[in-house]
Amino acid sequence: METARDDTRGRPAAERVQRPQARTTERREAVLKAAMNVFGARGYNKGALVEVAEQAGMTHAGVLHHFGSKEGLLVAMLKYRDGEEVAGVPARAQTEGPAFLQHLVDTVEENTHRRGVVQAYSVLSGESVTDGHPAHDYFQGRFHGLRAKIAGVLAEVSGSTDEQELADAASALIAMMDGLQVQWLLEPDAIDMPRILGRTIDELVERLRKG
Amino acid sequence: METARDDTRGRPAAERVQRPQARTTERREAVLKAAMNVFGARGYNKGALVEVAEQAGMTHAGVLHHFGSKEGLLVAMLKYRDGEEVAGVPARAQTEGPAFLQHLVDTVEENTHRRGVVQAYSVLSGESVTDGHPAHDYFQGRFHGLRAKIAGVLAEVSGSTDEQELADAASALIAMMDGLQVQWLLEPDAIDMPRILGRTIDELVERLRKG
DNA sequence: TCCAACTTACTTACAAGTCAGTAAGTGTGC
DNA sequence: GCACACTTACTGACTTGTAAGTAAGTTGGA
Repeated sequence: METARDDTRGRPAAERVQRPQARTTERREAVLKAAMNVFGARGYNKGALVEVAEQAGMTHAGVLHHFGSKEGLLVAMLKYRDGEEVAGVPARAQTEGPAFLQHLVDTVEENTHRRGVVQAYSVLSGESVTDGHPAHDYFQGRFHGLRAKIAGVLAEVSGSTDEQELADAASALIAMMDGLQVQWLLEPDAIDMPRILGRTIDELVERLRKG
Repeated sequence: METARDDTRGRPAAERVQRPQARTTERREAVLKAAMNVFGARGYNKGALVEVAEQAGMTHAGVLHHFGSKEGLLVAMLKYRDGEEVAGVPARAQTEGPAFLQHLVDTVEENTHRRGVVQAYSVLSGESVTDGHPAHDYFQGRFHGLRAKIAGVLAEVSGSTDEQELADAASALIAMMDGLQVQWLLEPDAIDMPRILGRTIDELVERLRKG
């Protein structure tokens, strides 16, 4: 028992919280939400820990106590965001078939009321292609997984077995959703994201059925 | 004649170069190319003037002499990039009808051999949605213009007169191109940009013809 | 044609600020 | 009583931007 506790010696609290106190989880959540705001509004590079800390009601050293480093905070935030989505609506990975495609449109519709979330996603995915960016692996994995998932659903819905065409269609669909977000952020009135996405999905499925 | 020269008094060299010396243009170009590299690799916020200057063979103060501020450099770089494109291939604004759609596919094909350019575009367009980003206006204008241009060409090619559908199709096409670039940068072997774009355009035109 | 007056294109040095991260200490809940 | 959840205080690395100086280039006029 003593030995089990021993291996926390010298470790930063961020690495693994062994015996968190009662309100620790909600304090960490406050920080993660603040990070969404700040990194969303300013990007990861320009977003300062001091501002994150301020919004969470502590000092920047307090934030580092929880997450070890700025990079650690970003990674935790990205994971938290995924978990939150899953909690909010039926988990993505569990939705199947046509329902999943509808789920995509619903999510996009919801996003038009959550500008901050969209902005954070757009800024960070753009930044993630820079050299050694801490979110690089996250977005690489995300795209990879999402592509496989969508290709699978499209196969199921359309009956197509053309692997390459399915993969291309999945990539194109994801690309369109992401690209529309940037245009929408810059000129909200000019872009109706759910309408465009919905129509594109319909056409896509119809085309795959025929081919 | 004296009065015409007089109004340069006290102005920073960056604001307007009145009587540039022989090699000034090529020195400025060297800086702009360096800026493409640095801002492309690290983003605008993390990209430092010192590194840009180093690559152009001068000090960071020399860069500021030419462009006044870091922001000024970015804006100049974006304009320079547009001009370069126009010089390289038949100017976008002058290409008409179906040729323009082929031109889009050609450009995307070329881009697969110019990773740096694509990376700079992706990073900066992502960053541009943050609060008060100096490239905000540039990208807003770019999307606005490109949307109008593509919608016009699609109308011409397909014979459709449904303004909303044409605008939506244009937005979707641009979104797809931009989104594919990010995915391609993260996983080049998984994404064949020209193939996906070419196929999408074909389907799009066919659909607009019918509708 | 040559020269003085001026501008351009930089450099070096510095100012002023911001930032992430660390070390050491404090109080509080378990 | 001790680990946890912080704070305060500080460091050092980087930032952009400015000021002042210098060498080279340009131009108008004698």
